[in-house]
Amino acid sequence: MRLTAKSEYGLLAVIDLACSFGSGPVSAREIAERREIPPRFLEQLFVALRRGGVVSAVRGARGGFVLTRDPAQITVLEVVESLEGSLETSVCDSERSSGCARSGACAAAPVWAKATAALRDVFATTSIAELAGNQQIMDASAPGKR
Amino acid sequence: MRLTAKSEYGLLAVIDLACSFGSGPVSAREIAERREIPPRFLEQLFVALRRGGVVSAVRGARGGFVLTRDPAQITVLEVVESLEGSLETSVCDSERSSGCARSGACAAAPVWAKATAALRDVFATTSIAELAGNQQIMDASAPGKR
DNA sequence: GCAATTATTACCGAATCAGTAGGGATTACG
DNA sequence: CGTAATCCCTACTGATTCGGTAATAATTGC
Repeated sequence: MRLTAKSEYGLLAVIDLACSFGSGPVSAREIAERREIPPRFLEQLFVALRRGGVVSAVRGARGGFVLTRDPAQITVLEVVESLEGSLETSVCDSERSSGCARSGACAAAPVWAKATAALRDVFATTSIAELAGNQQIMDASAPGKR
Repeated sequence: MRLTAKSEYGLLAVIDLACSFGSGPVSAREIAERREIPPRFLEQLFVALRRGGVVSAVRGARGGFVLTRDPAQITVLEVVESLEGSLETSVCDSERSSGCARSGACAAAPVWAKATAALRDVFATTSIAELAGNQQIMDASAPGKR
């Protein structure tokens, strides 16, 4: 299991898009400035998010990114898995050495499975809309740039 | 958040100790052979487990390691945190850049906090005794070396 | 004393992380 | 039509971590 800066930055970017949902595309550069994310790094994250079906891109001048669905229909799980890969295959790497090399006969397996399930549950039941709500409250009471 | 081979190997080793709980110390070499863990690597893990208060060492010939308490009183959380460090400080690394550099004002923070709490809960409510039960069933129905 | 065992420290190759860089393709706008 | 803005793709890089090895010292049972 790994949660890296990709998830952190990527989720913030998706939240930002949710705040502008319905107002046309937002450029990666704009989000990078507003959320203080390294711009070239963010570009890469958007590529992954597009491939994961979370955002779609509008190319050319005045282009940018748009969420593919209503923020309430997008879960944190989709964002995290687009950026980091599947959670299942990454706890205790049950994939890599073809099932811990103890495949099936690993006494610890049940607890790793429960851990993955718990994480998936948290991420799957949290929508982007929910987090965007937090963001708008914070943006309102901040030295706002928006 | 990170779960690496340390946790996998370390948990298996602690489970092995639980299976022999009450019969004196078990050497790292013996466990390494039985559970197919690289022996020198396992030695390092035992150092961390000792510092975490999970095992105590008996030095010298016929020495080895013993659980500090009854397996039912030791949780997976203790083992994992001894080996990987605190779970809290490792989801989205809320420690490193002094709180995401957005400290307090991070719209994504609640979901990371929930994720950590969910993981902690799974690990804190699973005892070593529970997993040792699995192990003994598997050892019984295997081409046993024990 | 000797053999078995843990303790400590250092080291190493490979992979991953967190970005950076350079160029190309596409499109709005004047 | 030209140009600037924007996304797209590939490659590169320095730092860190991972997974593990090695050498050596300290401790203890026999």
